[in-house]
Amino acid sequence: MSPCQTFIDTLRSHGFRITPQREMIIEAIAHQGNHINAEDVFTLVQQRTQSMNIATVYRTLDLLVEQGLVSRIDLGEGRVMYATTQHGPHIHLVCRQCGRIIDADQELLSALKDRLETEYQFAADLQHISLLGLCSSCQKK
Amino acid sequence: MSPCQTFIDTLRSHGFRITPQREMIIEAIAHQGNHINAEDVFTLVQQRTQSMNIATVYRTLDLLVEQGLVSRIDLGEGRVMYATTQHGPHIHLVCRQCGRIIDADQELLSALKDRLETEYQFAADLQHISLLGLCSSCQKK
DNA sequence: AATGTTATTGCAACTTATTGCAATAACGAT
DNA sequence: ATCGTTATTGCAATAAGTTGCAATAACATT
Repeated sequence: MSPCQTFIDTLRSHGFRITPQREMIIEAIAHQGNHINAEDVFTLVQQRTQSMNIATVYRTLDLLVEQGLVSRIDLGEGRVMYATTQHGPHIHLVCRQCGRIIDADQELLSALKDRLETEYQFAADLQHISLLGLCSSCQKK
Repeated sequence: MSPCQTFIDTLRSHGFRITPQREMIIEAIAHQGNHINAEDVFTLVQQRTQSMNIATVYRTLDLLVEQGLVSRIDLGEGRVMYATTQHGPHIHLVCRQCGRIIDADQELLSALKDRLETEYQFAADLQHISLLGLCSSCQKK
């Protein structure tokens, strides 16, 4: 089943209505594959129709996150991205210089997660965290 | 030497001018001891004088961060805090429920930092990172 | 101490995300 | 297929941070 259909079915089964606006936003984020921000979702959808408002984009993304279909990835510095949850958990390495985002393996965090639980009784949500730094090419410059 | 004096000397030696506004902002952040956000710096200083503008607070904080005197701590979700760099590097455990911030030992990250360097050639800036999750008391509820 | 240079401030305009509310339209019931 | 309920949208107002620019004032020079 197409991921779009899954999204639509989930929303409908939870009593939400399916509007053309929501369908188009879902398509944009699902087909994008990678991370995408709200502004780009808006731009993508606007190429297909005038009937789209930036407020609707934000509200729909909020809804999708709430329903667990999409992850909100806060890169810090005001940058927020979205990706389908199927995209899988991982660490985002954000280059402070060039803005490049490298996906690193989530497994790197398992030791940290364990220690946070035992030493601080803190249940860290490490599904999608982001770390600022310098990528290899920017280090050379 | 008082931390305020250090800040002032550093700015002056780099050719920046010392204004009453800057002095008051520096005092506010240095005496606060812990993290503080821009809005609270503004409120604190306004109790002493009318001659303060929120734009000046933001610009001065930017300057202090640029000069390495203050760390900007991006807690995600639009929350940004500031602390003197003397406050020392550490991890911020931010409770998603109650907003409490727990300071965890920076040492927890050393293994992660090493692996990011060797496996991804990424020089992560882990001076002040923040992790979202649930604190012990909110887990019980 | 007075003066000139120019960094800094305050104001207002702007940007980006959020919210209240009336108009619209999705969808279950008839 | 039509109708009524009410979730959703679009618009305009709002909130929070940023920026351009003219007025101000810090500080080096005399």
